[in-house]
Amino acid sequence: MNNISKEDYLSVIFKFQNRNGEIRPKAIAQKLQVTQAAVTDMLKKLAIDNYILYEKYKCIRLTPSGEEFAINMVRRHRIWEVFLQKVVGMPWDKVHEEAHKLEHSSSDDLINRLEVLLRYPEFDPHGDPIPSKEGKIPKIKKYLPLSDLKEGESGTVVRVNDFDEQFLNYLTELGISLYEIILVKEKRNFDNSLMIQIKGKQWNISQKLAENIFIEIKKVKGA
Amino acid sequence: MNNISKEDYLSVIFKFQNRNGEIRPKAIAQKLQVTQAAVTDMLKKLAIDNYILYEKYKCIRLTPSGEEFAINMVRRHRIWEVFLQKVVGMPWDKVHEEAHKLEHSSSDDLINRLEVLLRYPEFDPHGDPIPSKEGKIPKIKKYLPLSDLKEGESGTVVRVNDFDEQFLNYLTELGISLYEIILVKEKRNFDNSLMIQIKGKQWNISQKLAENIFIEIKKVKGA
DNA sequence: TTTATAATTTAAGCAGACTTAAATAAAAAA
DNA sequence: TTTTTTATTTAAGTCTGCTTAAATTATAAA
Repeated sequence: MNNISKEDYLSVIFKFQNRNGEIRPKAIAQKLQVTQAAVTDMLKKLAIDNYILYEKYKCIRLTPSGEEFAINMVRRHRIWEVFLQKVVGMPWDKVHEEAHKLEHSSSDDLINRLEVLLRYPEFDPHGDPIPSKEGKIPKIKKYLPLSDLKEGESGTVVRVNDFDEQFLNYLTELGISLYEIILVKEKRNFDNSLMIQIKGKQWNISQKLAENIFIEIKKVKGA
Repeated sequence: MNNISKEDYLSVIFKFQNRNGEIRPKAIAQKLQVTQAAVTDMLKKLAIDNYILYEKYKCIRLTPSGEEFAINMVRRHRIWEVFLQKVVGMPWDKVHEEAHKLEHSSSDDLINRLEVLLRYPEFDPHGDPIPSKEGKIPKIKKYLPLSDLKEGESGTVVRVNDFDEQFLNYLTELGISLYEIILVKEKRNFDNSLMIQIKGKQWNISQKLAENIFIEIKKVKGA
């Protein structure tokens, strides 16, 4: 009856697979905060359901039907996120967690109706693309982690990682949100921390933080 | 972690308790479509959690904390129903089932925000009152089942039972919805079926159907 | 009051999704 | 290549919410 766990496993596999479509069991365990034994257990079941290809000690990959399933879960999640931000006015940093609960408890019909209500949004509040009903995923613009920018470069925030509420909260404090323009004033080599400018204010941020903010570069000073 | 079952049990106990606040285990089993053994099992757990008063072979009743919990579940359910109908435009007969899933997966914060968005609705699409954040339940107008009306009597639909999708679907076909006016043209004694008039059309309906529609009487012919 | 019927509980067991601890395989380091 | 470390799997067991079947208690009928 209850598919919540399977849904979560498939979402995580989809979201964190590498460019070759593969993922290690350990990564799944870390993302879901369960033991590796639990993962092994579930992987066997998912393989029986024909959602994944599974061979002992090998990397996991989704079957076409597993991918379809996972993409639909991602779609649900992101449509709920847009809804929660745009219609309900829920703050940025709360949206992910709430959507995570709702994604397991809504019919496809409801999701499709929300999509219409929201006028077919292409990206969620963190800049992640929303798959269409048919499973097509909007192309996202090329972007770099903010940590890759050099001194003097600037660009637009097009995506941020969404898995940490505290992180998003901190971004809000700094005034960093989607489509804001950030300029790298200084970059310190010894710890890779950055001095950035946003909305006329300057902030010092760690490399760690900068790695989770993604930028579309607009212009390069002196290039 | 997962409270879905407990939430369902408490909701059912609240919704189907009699005027004295009591309910039999068997009724719970029927409403939830589980065996009575499962109910006994859960009742013990609910008693340990101090949500109900439970003595073997006796009627069940909610404790104050159980009632508070249950009222909050009812609130969630009904706010979702209003939302699904008013904002999403989901048809009457689909709303109950969808809300039933969502009620278990939303934070109080989200429910409160939806309530504001909907401008503090007092009744759900089936005419059931929506408890406030503080647990206060709006007074509902006095009403009778349509089956109690006599020939020539008419009144306004103020509530319908919401637990059967087919039933609601049928009401839609007949043009029966909240706040419509129904006139009883004829009542046949042998099967208690009724000939009713609504929106200028006449329909013959069974007693069973009429028992699930609730009417606030407007005027009595010849009284 | 006794008997029959219905409601409730107990007992045993199952399935799902976990856990810990031990065993095994693969990858990395020496 | 051998050793060490890390990843993965297996085994055994837990907890929750159910099930069926049997036993018990309460209620209604005779």
